[in-house]
Amino acid sequence: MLQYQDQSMRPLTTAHLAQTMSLLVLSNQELQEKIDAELSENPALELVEDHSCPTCHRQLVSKGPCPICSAKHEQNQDSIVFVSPKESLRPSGSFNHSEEFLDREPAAPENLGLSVLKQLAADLKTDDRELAAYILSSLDEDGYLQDHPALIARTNRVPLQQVQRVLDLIAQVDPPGLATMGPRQALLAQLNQYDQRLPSISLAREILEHLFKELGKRDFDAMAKTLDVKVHKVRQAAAFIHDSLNPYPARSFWGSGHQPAVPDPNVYHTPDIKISLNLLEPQGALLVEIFTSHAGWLRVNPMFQKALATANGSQTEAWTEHLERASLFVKCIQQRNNTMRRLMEMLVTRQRKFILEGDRHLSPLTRAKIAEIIGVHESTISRAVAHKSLELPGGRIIPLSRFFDRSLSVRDRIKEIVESEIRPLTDDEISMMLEEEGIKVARRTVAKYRAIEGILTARLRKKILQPIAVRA
DNA sequence: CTATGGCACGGATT
DNA sequence: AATCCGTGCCATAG
Repeated sequence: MLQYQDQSMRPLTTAHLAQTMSLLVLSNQELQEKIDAELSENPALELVEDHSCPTCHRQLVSKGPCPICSAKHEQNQDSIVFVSPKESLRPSGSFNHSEEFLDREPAAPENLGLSVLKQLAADLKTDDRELAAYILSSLDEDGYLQDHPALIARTNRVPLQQVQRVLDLIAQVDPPGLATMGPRQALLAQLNQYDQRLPSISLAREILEHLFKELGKRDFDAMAKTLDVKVHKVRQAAAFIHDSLNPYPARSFWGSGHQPAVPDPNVYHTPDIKISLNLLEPQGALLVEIFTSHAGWLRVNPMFQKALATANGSQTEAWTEHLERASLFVKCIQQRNNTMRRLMEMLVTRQRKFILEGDRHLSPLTRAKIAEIIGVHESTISRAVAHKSLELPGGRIIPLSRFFDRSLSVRDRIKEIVESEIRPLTDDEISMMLEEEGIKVARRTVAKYRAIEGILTARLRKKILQPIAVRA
């Protein structure tokens, strides 16, 4: 589905236009499903095998030297856009080529289990201790429980109830959320350590329980809608989950960095797009991969076309329709890819600082502006931006719409001010500080930003300085 | 009395 | 046309 050489892709018919639009809003995951559906019901459509670079396995949009495998792919000054093959949608372990550029988190040292046991010693009877030791030793690298509790109960010949009790205990102790069934449960267990009566906590719980997928997609608007809550409340809860809880209990305990270098795509959703830095040449072009799930390109099956000539009466009609449908579909996909590509090139060149240096450097840029430059209708850009997630070089996954968050840089600055403050500053003071830096924001607005970032008010900040203590 | 959050209005963006 | 965003005003918690 990747031929970009073809420049004659103007939306000629309204059908074409309509379908292109409907494809554009889809996330890559959804697009893949759509393609699969189309492939299976339309024999005129064909998926041609991979034409990607034999070295780096990336299907290329353009030609020129590839910075990674130095094959010939085209590169514009600031961006190179690739479309990755199948592997890219699988969990991180199968990022074959790019993997060597990522620093993996070191595996958790073995003594994690010991440390936990020590903490539990007081609360455990001797036979519980044995069970705890067994459980701890069977955890995987991330601190998750591999086996079902019932299975553990059986192998140790103890009642399920006892297993459950020990598990609950373990989950409370220092790396909180340890020995749970997965990221979601780990987060929930950690949530238990906070004051359940706070509305923001119960909101966070609700999100984790019912809207985990949506959280991964960072689709705050949808979440707010289904929960019937204000969006900023949801953001606040999400920010809280992100900052104060850790989906990888084992890593939080030993991890030097806060952000895992290799985010688990099952937790925070596989991104649709990934931007990475060529480490060999940090000043050079940014690498943009627009993931697809098919290693190859889509086209109208030429055999089918030939066969049409030999078709008999009743077949001809149906087959012709298939052909037209297939060719339309291919055109639409091309159109979609083309738009996405141009959009990303735009973003990468205009927002390079933001991508590399963080939220504060996001410069104001509206969808309308991009639409104007690229020469498409602004609703096209809106659709292109919607429902897409993007992985930054640092490993952070953000919604593509973040690029158009007008207040992001100011919020980031506020966050920094609060972090480095000596004494809790009031919103008014923060507002004035910002004004000295040339950022004009009303006091009321500072308050709103604080809320979005999940920062407590000045008064509360004074009291709660250290993280919530773990109960013994 | 001061700092903050809620509501609502108008202008910009999508 | 619908939605988002910054802001002012006002009630109220601290």
